[in-house]
Order: sequence, then structure tokens, then C-alpha cells
Amino acid sequence: MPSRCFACALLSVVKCRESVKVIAMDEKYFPEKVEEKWQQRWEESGAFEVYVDEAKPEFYCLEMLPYPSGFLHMGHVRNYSIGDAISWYKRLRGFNVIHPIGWDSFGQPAEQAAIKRGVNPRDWTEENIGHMRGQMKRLGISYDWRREIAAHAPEYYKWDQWFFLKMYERGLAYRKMSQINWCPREETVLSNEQSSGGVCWRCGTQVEKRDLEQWFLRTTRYAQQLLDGMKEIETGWPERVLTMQRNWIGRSEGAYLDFQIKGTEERVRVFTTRIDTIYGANAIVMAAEHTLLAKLLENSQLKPDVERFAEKVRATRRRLEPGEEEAKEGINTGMLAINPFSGESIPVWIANYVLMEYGTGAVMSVPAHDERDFEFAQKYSLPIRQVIGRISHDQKIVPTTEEGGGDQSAVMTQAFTDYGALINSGEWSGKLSEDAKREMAEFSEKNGFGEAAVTYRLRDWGISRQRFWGAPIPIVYCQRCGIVPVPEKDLPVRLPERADFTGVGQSPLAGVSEFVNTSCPKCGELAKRETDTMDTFVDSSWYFFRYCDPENSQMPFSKDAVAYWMPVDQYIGGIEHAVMHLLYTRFWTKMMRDIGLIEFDEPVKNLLTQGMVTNIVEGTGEWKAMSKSLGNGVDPDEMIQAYGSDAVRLFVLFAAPPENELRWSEAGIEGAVRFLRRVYSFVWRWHERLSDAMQKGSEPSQEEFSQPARALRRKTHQTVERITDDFESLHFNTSVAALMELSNALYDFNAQPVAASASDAYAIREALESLVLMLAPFAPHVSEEMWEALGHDGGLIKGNARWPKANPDLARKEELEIPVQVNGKLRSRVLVAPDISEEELRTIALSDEKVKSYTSGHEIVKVIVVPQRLVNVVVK
RNA sequence: GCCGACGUAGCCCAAACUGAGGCAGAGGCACCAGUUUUAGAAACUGGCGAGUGUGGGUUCAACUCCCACCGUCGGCACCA
Repeated sequence: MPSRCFACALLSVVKCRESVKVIAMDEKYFPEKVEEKWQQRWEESGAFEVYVDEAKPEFYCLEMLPYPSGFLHMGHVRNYSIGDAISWYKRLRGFNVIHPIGWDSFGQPAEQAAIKRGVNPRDWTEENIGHMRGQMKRLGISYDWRREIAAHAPEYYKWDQWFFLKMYERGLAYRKMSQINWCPREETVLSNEQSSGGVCWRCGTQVEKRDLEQWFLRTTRYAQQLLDGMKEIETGWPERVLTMQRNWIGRSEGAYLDFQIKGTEERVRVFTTRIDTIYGANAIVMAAEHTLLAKLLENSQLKPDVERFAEKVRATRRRLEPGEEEAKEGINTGMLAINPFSGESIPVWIANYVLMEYGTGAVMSVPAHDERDFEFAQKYSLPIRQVIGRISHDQKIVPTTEEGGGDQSAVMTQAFTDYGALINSGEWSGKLSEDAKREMAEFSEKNGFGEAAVTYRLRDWGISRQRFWGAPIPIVYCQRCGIVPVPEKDLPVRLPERADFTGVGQSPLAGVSEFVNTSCPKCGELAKRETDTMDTFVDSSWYFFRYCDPENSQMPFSKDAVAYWMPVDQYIGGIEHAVMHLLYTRFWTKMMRDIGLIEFDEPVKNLLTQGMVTNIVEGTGEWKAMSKSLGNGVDPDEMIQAYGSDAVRLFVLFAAPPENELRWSEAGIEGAVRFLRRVYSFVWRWHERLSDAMQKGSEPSQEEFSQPARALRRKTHQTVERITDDFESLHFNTSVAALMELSNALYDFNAQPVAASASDAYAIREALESLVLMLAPFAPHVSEEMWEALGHDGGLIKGNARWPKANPDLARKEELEIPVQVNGKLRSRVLVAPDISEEELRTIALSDEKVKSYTSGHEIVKVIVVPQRLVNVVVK
């Protein structure tokens, strides 16, 4: 389309004098000026504001929302540069792209600032947001700013509370006294996910166990669905994230079995994944915290000893270093349990290696086939009976006497944990483990002493936090009515303006009497509010749904808006959220589906986990993640000021594949600027001639192009193919390399703007416009500037610029260089037409002089011809 | 200890490790030389480089497949 001058409607923007300012382009590249100009243009034209439009395909590009700490760091810059590149690419491909941003603005640093410096958390937070928003705008990220949200806004956290009530109604939110993970440094509770490995996810402090009354969300109800749902996202998520989630959920198939305690009516239930080994059970081992213990010991003479031991175990467990393993210790309770399969009586022990939190808190000990039980049996000289035999030769050989059901403890040196065939197992002997597991579970169920069972490692999500700066849990405690949910119409339960931030003990809200004291929504009597607030991971579990409809005051979001935009097509963030945030948000999605808000199961189709940005630590030579304490941080603002946002972003995308660590290098940025400058000055040299050539719309015929012009066109179309592929697989670094190649090809093309033939100018314009368009996702400001200089009005977005299309015919090589090997060693190359037949290629290769010099005097045994690829001559 | 990922020029990274074995180099940084400059920087021009962590095997042919080992990183860690 030739463009017309706005002022005089002359077809050529170059010839019209009024329009000279439209295409005004500085001779030199001044990033600051270009970036300011286009940021302003974008804002004025609403370039990135999008609406539901059923006629257009939508694309949801999402970056993990930042915590407003006050300053962007390079990790943010990397995150947003990736997201912006994808957004621009999809827009140029004709998609209706939603690209929003917001703030994870509840959380403890704001409260820490309040404790330390007496500032109001809200003021602190909002000031930080203001500063960081400015930084993002200077980066020129293409957000639809009208959709910005902040977790600490009552209009937002109202809906956290609303969801809580919906879950409470459905029994998905509940309160219980439980042993929780307590971070002594932050003085608050942590969820299981947040205390993984026994340390606080944020400060690394070793967590303690405490008994506290807490609110939980029943994530375990969705354990199986969270597992099953992975099939749907398998292709779009990194394998290791799925593996981590799978491990975390920890599904385990096995069976429950009840062991009668001799002389009582009590039964102890165990969970086992190896019911096939039950004939080898030599004891029942219970956790020290087991609830049946007290009752069973009532009449036992050993009661004081056993209780003393149990208390000791509980005490040491509490102060155990993370990752540290205690030596196995146990005590015989003197009681006997009856093996429901064999009828045999076996002792009941208490031991420190059995955990109350997993399974049933009791296990059957089978030392011959379980390493832990083996170790335990060795220590206490318990008998060891082998009941599984080796069935294949690659299974490890464990020395045994291989006969009878006798004690093997003198012979076996380790447990045999593989599956095999049952031996010494009564009527079950001879069966394979796999079959026995199924059949024995069925048998136990039929006879009323057990059943097949599945357990999960996943625990319910504890969301109570003893904190001020979070969404209040909308619950009231009434003397008369008990736990009463706040009615929906009274939401939000607002945080008070101020509170005393002592930094110790209970939530600061407990000290704000006008907050705590309220009336019961049911009976109207005086009542007290819940003073804990919600884990901030609640806010981030559904924020990207809210972006679709951020102003809605009736509902968290409209079903229609979400149905159009969601699920997220591309999510980009750090690997550190692989389990916590990404598991919670999947849970939340399934919950929202079940309350009828949405109709899909998985919130995120494709996930990209970006690598860290590292910098050398002065004096050590080590590359570490940028941080204040190490003094190796780099301020994005300084970089933008020195090199421009475009160069910073280009470098960040070019320096490494997105999943890899990115090593910061100032020299690398300089390289990026140099490249932009090269492209820019090329456009400068040619823009008058090329925007003039716009009048000549039609493509010259193939014969009109010179040989070099055809080569340039080939390069152009090949590059378009490559970069389009790279984008689909998110290989930004190789895209940039390809752009540099194309730019080099342009420089190598020998033509002068004034003297160039029409066909040469056409080839150059094609190459240059493609280059500029494909550069836009990496360096949008300067690309806009160059696009305009090449004679296009309205900007890339509002002017409806489209990603270039590759013509495969033009991209195809006219000649192929085929390597010829002799005995696998490269000896020559021959030039042939791409469509050459196998037979011809073979003949040409064999008659090649260099090849001949290696084959003469030898017998040709074989000639391998790989069409389009190579020829290998095998000689003797 | 268990599970997973990864090892290519001085460095970051390519080459279909993706369902398929087929010329190890696209690009950048650094380095060297030249042009320009009072000098430096910048810019431009031209150069420099590894046989793919190690050792075996399969094959006409292995970065690619198989086996063993070494190293780095990450996750889990008494989960029955």
C-alpha cells in the first residue's frame, strides 16, 4: 500500500513538502530521543490497549507479577523483555494480544519497613509501585496499563475473601489445630511448600514445629486432578517443572492393612506399597506421635519406658537440622500384633524413623526387602526373612541361603528391594510381585482387614499468616455461634489504617480493637474477628484472571471476558515458583471451575522458566545471581540511560537462550548498540530512495534481478523462515543472530541509493523492511522509528504492519554444495542443482578430480548417496 | 543416598541431541593486525581459533545411538 501524506494527500510522502517532518529521521541514532518519542506515541494512540473481539484470534502473554520492592532488577528486565518480544511477534502475526501487568503488593517487606522505620506499609508499597511503574515505562514494555491491578487494593482483596467464603461453603476451607511450620525469624507460619527442605523459602531460616489453630485450603482434594491435569500441559511446560510437581504431590499406590493387637480389640492400620512382602514382616513399627499409643499402653508395665522414649523422639525431631538424618532408634512395646495373612505374632515397636505425617503413622517392617527396615533390624537383631526371589539376571544378587523361611540376618548384607517372585509366602508363593500386590489387596478387602489405597505426599495448604499486610480472613468468632463467615455483602473486610508493628508474636491486627471487636453477623452479639491474614500466594493464584476484567465490582471477573482471553497462552517466570505458585494456581483454577466460573481445567498452556541473570562477584571471579549483598547488581535505569532500552533488551535476549543463566556483560550491550546503529545508519542512507520507491508497487519479474539481488532476496526469505520458526520455539538468541546475518548481507550488497536499479532497490527494500519488522520484538522503539522513515504511517500497531511472509521458492538455494567423503573423511565438495538425481550426483562425485586422487588404485566397495546432503565413497 | 538436567573455541552460544546418525560455526564478546585520529575511544576492514567432558561399542559415517566413568547444576531426602 503506498502511503499518502496526511497534509496534502499526495501519494508520495517524500515528495510532499508538508510531510517532511513525518519522515524526519536523525542521521545519528539517539536512543533516548527515539524511545521517548515512541513511548509517547504508543500511549497517545493506545497502541497496546485491547478489547474482546471475537473476530480476531486472541493471545494471552503473561509475565509473573512482581513484588513492589522499589526497584526493578535485571531478572525483571529479562522476564519482561521475553514477554514483550512474544507479545510484539504475536501482534504482528495478527493476534489480539493481551499483555497486562500488576503488583503482588501484599507481603512482608512492607511490614518490615513499618517495623524498622515506622512508615505506613501502604504508603511504602504505593511509593514503590510508582517508582517501578516509571521504570517499566522507560523500558517501553507494551502493557495495556488500563488493566493494572494491585493485590493490596480493597477492590482486589475483596475477591480473595469472596473466594475464601466460597471455599468455606464447600468445605474447601477449614480450621484445625495442627503442627505447623513456624519461621522464628519472620514470626509467622509457612505452608509445607514454603518450608520445603526444612527452611523458610524466603529467608532460609530453619523452621520450627508449633501447634497452632490455622486455616487450611483443602488442596488434597484435588491431588489426583492436579496429577491428571499434567497430561494436558505436558507439551507446553518444561519437563522438570512437571517432575517437581509430580514429586511434590507424591502419589503412592499401595494398601492399608489392619493388624490386630493381641489381647485387645484394637487394630493398628499400616500403609504399605509392598503388600507382596507381608510374609516377611517381622514387626509393626509405629511413630512416636501415634494416637493409639496411649490407649494400647494403658495396662502395660513398659508404659513409662515407652513414653519416655516417645517423648525423647519428639523432642529431638523438633531441633533436627534440615537434611540431617537421625540414627534409627526404637523400643519394643512388649505388645504383639497378628499378621492377618500368616496369623503369625510379631512385636510392636516404636521408632524414630516412622513419621506420623505420612500414611497412617505405622508401618509393617520387612527388613529383607526395605533398606530402612533392614538397617533397623540389624541394629536390634530382629529376624530377617526373605520372601521375594530374584527373577531376572540383571537384578542385584543379595546373598541368602535361598531356602526355607529361616532367619537370613546372618547372611544378608543388604535388602533386596526389587520386584520378583514370592517365596516363603504360604499359598501365595510363586506369584509375581505385581500380581500379588493386586490380589493380596483384594483378598484383604474381602476379608475385612485391609484395602487397596492411594496416598499422597501433598498436604493441605495452610494459609493463615500472623501478619498485618495481607488480606484479612473474613471470619468472625462469636461466643454463642462459634465460627461465622462474614456475609458476602459485608466484603471487603478492610485492613485498618494503622496498627502497632512490634514484629513479634501474633498478628498486629489483634492489637487494633476497632478491627477485632465486631458484632456477630448471625446473632448480633459482640464477637471478635479473625486477626490472621492470608498467605500472599492466595493473591497470585488468580490475578491473571482479574486482568481480563479488572474493574468488575460484581464478580471477581466476568465469565465471558475470561472465556475469551483465558487460558494463558504463554507464561514466563522464574523456576523458583515451580511448585508453590504454579501448583496453587492450578488448584485455584480447578476450584473456580467447580464453582462454575470457568470451563477449563488448566490455567496456563505454555510455561517458560527463565534462567537467572548473573554477574561476576568482584574479587572472587565467580558468577552469582545479582544481589545487593554481593555488590554485583546492575541498575537497569543506568543501563537504559547509557545504552537505551532497546539495546538492553536486545542484549538480554541475545546473550543466552531464555532458560539458561545469563551472564551480564557490559561489552555485550555495547555490541547490541553497535548492531542497532549499523541497521539504523543503513536505513538512514536508504530511506529517501526507498520511501520514494514505494510508488512502484509491483514486484519486478525474476529475470530483472541481478545475481547478487537474487542472493539477497534468498537471504531475506531464508531469514524470515528461520526467525519465524525460532519464535515458535522461543529461541530468541538465534533470531537475533539471524538478524545480524541479514544486516551483514545488506552491507555486503554493493549498491548506492542514488544509482541503484529499480530491482536492486526492490531487493534492498524487501530485505530492510523485513529486517526492521523482525527487529521490532527485540528493539521496538528504534524499529518503529525506522519503519516510519521507510515511509509507513501510523506506527507498527495502529498502522497494521504485518510480520513478513517467507516465499519458499525464493528461499530455496539455486545450487547446493555437496560434501564428498572418501572412507568417511571429507575430501571434496561439488556444486550441483538441488533437484539432481541420486545417480547423477553419484557420477559427478566419482568423477571429481580430488575424489579420484583418493580412489585411484583402490577398489570402490560402496558409494553412499544421501540426496541433498552428501556422498561417501568407501574404498579398500 | 535417590531422581533429573547439562558438559561444543578464552567466554556466551549455533549446527534438527526433539519421530529420523550425514560438511562441527551462524552471531556476539574477548584477542590480533590494518584504515582513520595529535593520542585514546568510536567506527570501518581483515584475521585468530575447538574435533564436541573421559574411555569403550555399533556404523560406510557418531556432538547425535548404546555402555561405563568423571564433572557441574538443580530437586527430593527416613514418604513405608
